[in-house]
Amino acid sequence: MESSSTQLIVQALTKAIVEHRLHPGSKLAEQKLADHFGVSRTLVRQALLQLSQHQLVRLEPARGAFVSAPSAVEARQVFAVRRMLESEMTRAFVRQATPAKIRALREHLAQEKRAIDSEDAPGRTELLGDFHVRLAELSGNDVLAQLLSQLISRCALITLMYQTRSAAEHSNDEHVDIVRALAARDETLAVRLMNEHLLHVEENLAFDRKVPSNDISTALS
Amino acid sequence: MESSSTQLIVQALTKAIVEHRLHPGSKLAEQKLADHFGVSRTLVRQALLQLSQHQLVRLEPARGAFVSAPSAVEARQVFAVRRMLESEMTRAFVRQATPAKIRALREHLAQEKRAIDSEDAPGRTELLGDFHVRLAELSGNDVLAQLLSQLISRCALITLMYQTRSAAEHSNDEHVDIVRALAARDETLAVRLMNEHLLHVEENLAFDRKVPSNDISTALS
DNA sequence: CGAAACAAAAGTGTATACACTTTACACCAT
DNA sequence: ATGGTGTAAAGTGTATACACTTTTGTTTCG
Repeated sequence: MESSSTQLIVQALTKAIVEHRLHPGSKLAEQKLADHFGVSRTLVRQALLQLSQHQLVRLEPARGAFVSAPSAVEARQVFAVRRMLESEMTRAFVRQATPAKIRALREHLAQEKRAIDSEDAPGRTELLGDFHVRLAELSGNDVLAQLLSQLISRCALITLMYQTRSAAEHSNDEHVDIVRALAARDETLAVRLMNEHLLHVEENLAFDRKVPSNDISTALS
Repeated sequence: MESSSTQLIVQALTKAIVEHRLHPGSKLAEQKLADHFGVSRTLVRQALLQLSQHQLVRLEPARGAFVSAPSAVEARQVFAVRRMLESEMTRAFVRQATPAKIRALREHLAQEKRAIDSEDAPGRTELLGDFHVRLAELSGNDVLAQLLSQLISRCALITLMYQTRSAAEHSNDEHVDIVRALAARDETLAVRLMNEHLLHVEENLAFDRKVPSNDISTALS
């Protein structure tokens, strides 16, 4: 059971949603998606069902699928959970940090910097989120990494709209500071910096923004 | 989109898996399930897809669905994540505890006790897990509650096999202690007790147990 | 004009059909 | 007996069909 066709659709839609090519509230009509991907509605439905479990899509009975528009309350709750997980994750990382792991993180920071310098907005948002996923992976807990990966997708859906270039640079700076603390194996400092970082990101949210609906075909072209 | 037929199947299978009426490794043939629930394979597939996302079921391409048999490593990782979330959750709860919330928890403890006294093994396992979900709900973070609910299902799949009556009583005792600390608004103590409680549960795992496969129709009867 | 009522179009929900893969088993050769 | 081979049965993966619901647009009446 389970092909990778479905998975490809999930990934394509996730990317489109997280990068805001598909705006919150947009209708995701099954047949249109099926035509676009060249498959039957069956596979599209499977993908939408999965996305709804990731909270990127909302399913309304007999009405269809829509890109989620997380409420302010929900957004804050997601960030609260991230802080719980990531502060402990940071602690765990410090305790089993190795030079190789630190090097991997530094490599990632360089990537972030390149994306920011080249004005690559979608790429930079993805990489800024990936920093946290990478940290989770390197902390050696796959379950944590997978969970965090989903939470971060939700956050991207929440935040991308508001992340200006300067905010991105700020995030990158904070990532640099965190890695420095990790390299110094300063547990207390690293944990504190991570918490503050997440609070800063959360502070940048402006929940009263309007979100225009968008057409599927243009968004996925 | 999305009916509740599918949801009913998900719940029925979740219950059967978590209560070990369907043993880890058992094959879940689509047509057999479809016949049993009186629906088409379509709905069964949707349910299995969902269960696979909850990690209660493993899907092997072109081979079918099987009840998950989490590895020892995975089990420990799940518990590690639970400790991360639940220690912070406990802290959050204390900070906004009210008499009504404490009363709700005490009520739950009484239910646990009844289930244990009446030798109701499935019920008691469910309630022992629900204690943690209830706490999450009362802490006011729905995102956390939902996440924890899934993690706890995974834990149930992992642990139920080994939870003797005495272990259950032990868990119940620890729950009582935790609630006492919560009622006293002793944050430090409550967090410590919660952490120790989760460690105790994890310690009771015996990963070398054999798990016989089981038939679907007998398990769901 | 504006609102209610109806009809057509579009879209979702479930079942079924069919191609393709895996599994089971009998048959043959060694 | 044993091991390999081929064929039939069973099972999964995807597409399609069809009933039912929602949406949309039009007509009619106030």
